[in-house]
Amino acid sequence: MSTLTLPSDYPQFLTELKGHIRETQVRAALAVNSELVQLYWRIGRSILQQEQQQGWGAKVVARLATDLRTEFPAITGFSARNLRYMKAFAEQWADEAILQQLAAKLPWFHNCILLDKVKNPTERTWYVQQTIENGWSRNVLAAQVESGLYHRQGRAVSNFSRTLPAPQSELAQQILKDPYTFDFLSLGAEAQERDLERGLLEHVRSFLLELGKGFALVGSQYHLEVGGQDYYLDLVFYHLKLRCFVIIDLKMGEFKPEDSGKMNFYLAAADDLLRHPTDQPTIGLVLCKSQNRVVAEYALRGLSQPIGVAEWQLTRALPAELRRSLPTSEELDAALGESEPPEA
DNA sequence: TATCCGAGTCGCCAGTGGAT
DNA sequence: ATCCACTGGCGACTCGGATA
Repeated sequence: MSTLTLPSDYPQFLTELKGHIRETQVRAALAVNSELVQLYWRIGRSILQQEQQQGWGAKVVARLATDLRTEFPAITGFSARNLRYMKAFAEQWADEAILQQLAAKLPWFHNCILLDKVKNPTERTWYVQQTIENGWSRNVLAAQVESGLYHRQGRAVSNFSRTLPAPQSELAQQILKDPYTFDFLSLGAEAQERDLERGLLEHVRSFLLELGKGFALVGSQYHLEVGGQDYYLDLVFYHLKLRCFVIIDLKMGEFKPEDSGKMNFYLAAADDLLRHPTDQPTIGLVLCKSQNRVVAEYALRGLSQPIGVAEWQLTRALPAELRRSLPTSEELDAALGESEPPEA
């Protein structure tokens, strides 16, 4: 590397930039943490309601833990013990607005400590404020509670000026490293595009089945053989009302013109190999998962002209009887958006 | 590379309270 | 009085990062 004379203000510039990056990291981690804590709160509240209305007890909760862990093996935190924490958490933070403002800003285990050790709501609120304000780690928080800091110097409610932990604080560091948040996103070490794709497909599958608009699953990674070549369709449904097959192809990335060509080919193959003479022409749906959003476009081979790129704007021109029976692009977009990690 | 240390999870157990 | 279900809290265990 050749020597380079840096501008005199470069060090300051770099320092500022690093500060921005760290602060954004904390914001992102906090957003995920907040979602996670709120999810736990909602689970806890649901359990509470079931207990009150249906007389659920610990046995059902234990079973729930087993079932959740079977369904989400990659996410820790669904032990019966943790579900009990969630219930207690929902009980102690009855007000959702206050929860979002305070408790959702602390890592889950900080909240567990407060659940165990601080029974008085005012006192607990004070400790949450102090933790955010001073960036206490879990141990510091536990030590402060045990030493009775609230009784020694508390009571005067803090003005609570800081809403975000300082990036360099221990609290911020813990939120950044919190394995819960990574588990929650299922973005651990093995997180690869294929896993994301599989997860998204699973999401689409259950969304369409739950939609109750007449989708029946024929298969996922459905095998078709055309001219001695093997092809695998991401998802194949049969639509009971429309009496036709619906093929779904998921793309990670922006929509590309060749995707339409490929779908056109799939539609032709499905019409030849799957379609019964009384069935309507097969419908294709391409879901493109770009960086920020999901783009869903329908393809109809039954239209007079072959599919070109222009036809990928078909959603708006979809015949009325089809529109009633198929989820709109917006619905799909919204449903798939739910599986997104929260915005940083 | 081995060891230590701290964070986080969860199992276990004692205490409590309600039902019989 | 006894049993059973439930809760709260402690601490053992695991894992990952830091340090020598």
